[in-house]
Amino acid sequence: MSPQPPSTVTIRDVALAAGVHVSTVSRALSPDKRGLISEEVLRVVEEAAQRLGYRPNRAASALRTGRTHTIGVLVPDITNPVFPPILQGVEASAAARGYFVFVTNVMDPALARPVVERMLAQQVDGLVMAIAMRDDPLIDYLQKAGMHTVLVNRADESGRLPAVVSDDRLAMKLAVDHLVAAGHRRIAHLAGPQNVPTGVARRQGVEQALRDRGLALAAVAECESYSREAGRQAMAQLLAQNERPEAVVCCNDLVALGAYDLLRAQGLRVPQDISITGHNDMPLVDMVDPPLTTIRLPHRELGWRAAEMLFDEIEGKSLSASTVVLRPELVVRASTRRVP
Amino acid sequence: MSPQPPSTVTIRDVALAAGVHVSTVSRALSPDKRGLISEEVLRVVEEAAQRLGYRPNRAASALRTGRTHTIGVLVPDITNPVFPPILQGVEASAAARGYFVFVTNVMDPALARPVVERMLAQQVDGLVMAIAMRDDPLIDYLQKAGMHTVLVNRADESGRLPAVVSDDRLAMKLAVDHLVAAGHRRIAHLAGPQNVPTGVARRQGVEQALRDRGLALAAVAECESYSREAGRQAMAQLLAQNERPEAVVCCNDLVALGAYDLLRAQGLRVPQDISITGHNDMPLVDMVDPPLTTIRLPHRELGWRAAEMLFDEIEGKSLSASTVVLRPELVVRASTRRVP
DNA sequence: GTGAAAGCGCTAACAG
DNA sequence: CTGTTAGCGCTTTCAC
Repeated sequence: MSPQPPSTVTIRDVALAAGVHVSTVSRALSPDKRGLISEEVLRVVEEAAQRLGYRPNRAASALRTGRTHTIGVLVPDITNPVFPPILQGVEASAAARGYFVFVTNVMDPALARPVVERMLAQQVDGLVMAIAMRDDPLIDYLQKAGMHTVLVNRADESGRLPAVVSDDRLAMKLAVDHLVAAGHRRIAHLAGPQNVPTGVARRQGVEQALRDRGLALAAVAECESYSREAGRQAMAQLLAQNERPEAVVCCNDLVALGAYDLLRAQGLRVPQDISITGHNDMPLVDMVDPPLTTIRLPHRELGWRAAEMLFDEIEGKSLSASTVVLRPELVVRASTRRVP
Repeated sequence: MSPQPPSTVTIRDVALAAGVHVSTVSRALSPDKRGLISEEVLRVVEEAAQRLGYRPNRAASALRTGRTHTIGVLVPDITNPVFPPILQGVEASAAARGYFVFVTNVMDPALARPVVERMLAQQVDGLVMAIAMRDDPLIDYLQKAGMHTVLVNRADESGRLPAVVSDDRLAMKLAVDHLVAAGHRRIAHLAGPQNVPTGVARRQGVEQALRDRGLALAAVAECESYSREAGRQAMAQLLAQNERPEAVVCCNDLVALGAYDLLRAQGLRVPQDISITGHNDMPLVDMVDPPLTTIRLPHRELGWRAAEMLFDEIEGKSLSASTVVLRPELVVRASTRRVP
């Protein structure tokens, strides 16, 4: 018994069919107000709504209440495998709580502002942002606009907005400790873009972990983006510098794979000639040659938690923790060797 | 000079500031109606709107016009690397035309109906569906509901709805011809789920291509989903059947990788003991061991075209071609060998 | 070329 | 517990 698909049946039609006033229908169909309605009427209304295939018009209720039950998500690049699981987490939470999610790709940070403007016009109830830059003016803008926002993956260093992130410093410490324990000493870093919070946090994490072991960073090269091509280029730079490192901690998997590309082109073998670590444990890095030692993140949970925080805030349910830091873990595979 | 972020400035505020009536403001700010307004007034209104940071409330205009400038996209699983580029294409088109895109993961086909119901309630202007099943009743439902819909990736075999797809039969022909040209004769197929249009089309494509060469399908096993694990299981089944095939055409890359997994576990080498082909050319299959011979699809264009068709239909701009078929191409790598 | 007025469908006071 | 009333912000006749 599925309801009629077609037509536009409004609350008035239901009211007429049920022989009650529209406001009664509205109440009867509202989860928190249905307590005010008699059993009797409740039944009649629900039956009528069901029979007519009534679906409350969200645009109308949005206009009246100012709440659209929609949120926006801004990601830098959906094709980067880090984001789909985050999105999935966000969407799972949203679906469970009756929200829809606008997904937008913001490949160029300069385009973020217009996207946000459109989101505001669209009356979204909140935003999940995965594109924060360091000292991003967009964050001030969002706060002034009173838009509920939760950052994900990248936190704002000055803590202006709540965020759900992975512990980048710990991640790098895990990688460094693994390499040091395997006997490596000359350890270099392929750093992420230093205008992005994760880029600096990971670099600092590498440096700190090394210091803790009484070592210094052997060399470093900055990638201009978190991409395979950028990794290739940065690796070339690294190799052009003085002595070749024994191991390279990369800011992420794509960059590590770019390093693979360059090393192969130069006839160098991983891990015999050089050990490599990544970050993210994206799909298939267990199948590349050699399988990549990397850091696994709870991506889906990142998205889920960020969304939950956002909905709680939207619904005034709680003043949630300002920043949630999730724990990454090391996954040892075959791109790192133990020195004899 | 950026407009004020805060507050809720309405069309009335602009009208007041500009000293004109709200309807005049509405007209002045509407791209097609601004011709009706004098130069003079146009300037004044635009200046006022700019100064006050006016952003038309989409919920209000949606209620009035019935158009929300939003569409929904239904994908089976965002973490499947096929979909992000499709989504990106959809979103690029949407952004260019002033629409937002609701993205939903519909992992279980049984959940499609409720999602669609919510989309209808949300008043989306149209749908891009990547989750059509064979003889899907959802398609009838959408038509009866009068929802503008374009299918992508998977077409409806009875052509009830417009679709943008890749030529699955050609794709399989490319793979088969490549294997036959390389000297293979005993060719098997790891088929996709037969309740999904692509699953049957690809299987038929393999069979037809083989027939064209005067060969018969050596063996076939059906995967219960397009996943690595399903590929592993199906490959096990295939091997359990009589004589081992020389080559296996897989319904997609993930399945091919699952086949890799099983083969490796059994001590069989690709391509020395068996050649493997995939479909999709998803990221990183050029880096797995061995690099996968596969079929490349114009995924982004698939999404873009589907969205463009949808918007044209929504805006009554054209009665676009009912089905657009894009051309896949063969990418030869190292998972297929030439028999001596 | 511009103003006046009505109303999209719904919810939230306010009465009763 | 239920009905009445008003109005969210915008677009669109219909007048002038």
